[in-house]
Amino acid sequence: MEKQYTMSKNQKIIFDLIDKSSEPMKAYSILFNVQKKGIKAPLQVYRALDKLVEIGKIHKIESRNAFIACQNSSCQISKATAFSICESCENVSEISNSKLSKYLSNFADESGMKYSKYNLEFFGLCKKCKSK
Amino acid sequence: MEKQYTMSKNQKIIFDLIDKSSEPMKAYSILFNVQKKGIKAPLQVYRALDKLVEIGKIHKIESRNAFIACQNSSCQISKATAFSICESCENVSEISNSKLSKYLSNFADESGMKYSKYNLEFFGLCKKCKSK
DNA sequence: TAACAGTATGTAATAATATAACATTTATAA
DNA sequence: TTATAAATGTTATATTATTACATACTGTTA
Ligand SMILES: [Zn+2]
Ligand SMILES: [Zn+2]
Ligand SMILES: [Zn+2]
Ligand SMILES: [Zn+2]
Repeated sequence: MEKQYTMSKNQKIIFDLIDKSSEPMKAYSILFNVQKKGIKAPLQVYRALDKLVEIGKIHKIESRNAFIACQNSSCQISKATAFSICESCENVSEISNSKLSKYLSNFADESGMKYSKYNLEFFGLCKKCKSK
Repeated sequence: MEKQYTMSKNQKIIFDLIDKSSEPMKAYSILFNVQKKGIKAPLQVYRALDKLVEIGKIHKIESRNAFIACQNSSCQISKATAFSICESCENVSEISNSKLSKYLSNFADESGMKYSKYNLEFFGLCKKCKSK
């Protein structure tokens, strides 16, 4: 039985907002949306985001400086993340493909470096945008 | 015979600086370093960086907001990039592994999305930092 | 050559993203 | 209970990136 992390008040507010969003959210847009709930300063947002990323409830889309909720319940600690990003509509979704994650988690080259984490972002056109 | 791109004055100054650097460089550090050469404003730096990224002479390390020169001469247009990043010393190097790039370039899943580009960042400890 | 289009430059102002520093409070556990 | 870690509140500031507008350079073609 694994002990499960309990989100704090601010973490919960911010997670719920991101989780309900259909698109990646940026920090200051989050801030704007939670001001009515008493979260007034950027730092409060960034602290919650940091923690949520750390525990794998959300992921940062590095190329967009934006955050999405983890779609992959097994991704408790986010050490292996992959996303597809539509360059037209900016839709982002988390890729959950066990072959891919196995391949990347086992990847090793001649550098002598042991990789403990990766982040992969694919870019292209989504189905919808392709057919336009 | 392929026509080769000729870098402009500012592009050349900034590329040379990044190319000589042993570590990824951030935009404002670049700005500081080229001020004696007459490049005085952030926008001049960002414009050159944008173009250099576009033509594949440099790459942006998204998780670090920093730029490195392409190590892989074949990477003329940067649509397939992979890096290893040491989380201790922040050393970054470009991975050039044909199996990996083939695997990722051909990756397709059920999403119906055609990927035209990817960026992969591996994290871990480099040889040197591991043995400390 | 002259006119044009495309690319690059210069400059100022400002927007967007993220962190430092410090004081206080709340939760967890020995 | 007392100590420790984690979270919060607040102000100020640092860092990263873009908008807007004016000008200049480069190569092409009428
Ligand atoms: Zn996930
Ligand atoms: Zn799309
Ligand atoms: Zn490259
Ligand atoms: Zn290292």
